[in-house]
Amino acid sequence: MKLATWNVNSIRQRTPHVRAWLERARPDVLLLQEIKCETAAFPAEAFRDLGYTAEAVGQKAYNGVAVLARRPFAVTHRALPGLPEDDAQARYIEIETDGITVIGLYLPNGNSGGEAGFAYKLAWMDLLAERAAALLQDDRPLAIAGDFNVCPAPLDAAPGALSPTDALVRPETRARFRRLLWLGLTDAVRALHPRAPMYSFWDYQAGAWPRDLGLRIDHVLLSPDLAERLTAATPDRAERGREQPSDHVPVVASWEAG
DNA sequence: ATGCCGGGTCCTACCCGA
Repeated sequence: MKLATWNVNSIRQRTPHVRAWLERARPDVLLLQEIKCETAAFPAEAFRDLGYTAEAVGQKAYNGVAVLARRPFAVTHRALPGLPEDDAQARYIEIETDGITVIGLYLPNGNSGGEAGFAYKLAWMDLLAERAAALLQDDRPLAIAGDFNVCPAPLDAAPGALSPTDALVRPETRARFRRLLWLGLTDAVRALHPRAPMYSFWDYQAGAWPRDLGLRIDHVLLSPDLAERLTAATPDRAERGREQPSDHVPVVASWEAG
């Protein structure tokens, strides 16, 4: 099983990049974030000839997530369970495929909207932990992947790339990410690469890419049964060097069949 | 230096990202 997650920063701008990457990498499942289009406008047909079917959860202009998969899958949730019914932010999709539950998410950044915006991020993370705990009660393997907007530890942010008060590194944010790990989930990239930065994002500004001032904020978390079979987990840095790239690169995790 | 770039949209100056 090869699972990938990629914040594409507008699927309409990045459809050729995604197509080319799918042809090269051939993941079984690709989770997309920041599609920045409404659900009905997602260009599902652009990936069909490559063997992928698509489901999107979108909204106008902001956020938006999607799943591309080569095998049949069923969408089980189109919003994070526990959020208010009137929360219209498109940040969550949950599917079942091949006996595995897969969550694709775009976690709130938490830097806009002042303390209320940060509180929304923390509340979202609390609900995610509740959902993860509930799913881990089942025997079904679980993968949670996406743009978490969290640098879990100092190694995950280039020195000077962020203020210590940034929502991506604040202690309250990191504590909630650790809670996910303490539930029994494994951070796939960090598990296989304990010492290297393994950035997944470089800002468009200030020469962040040529200076390698990156962040590791896109993650794949695996339940114990999947983590035991993990064979590879890495960001695909080459994507950041292409023409008109997203500011994020795909993060890919592979494990052996159970 | 919260602007530098690059998406988006009430079409064009402004919001948002991280």
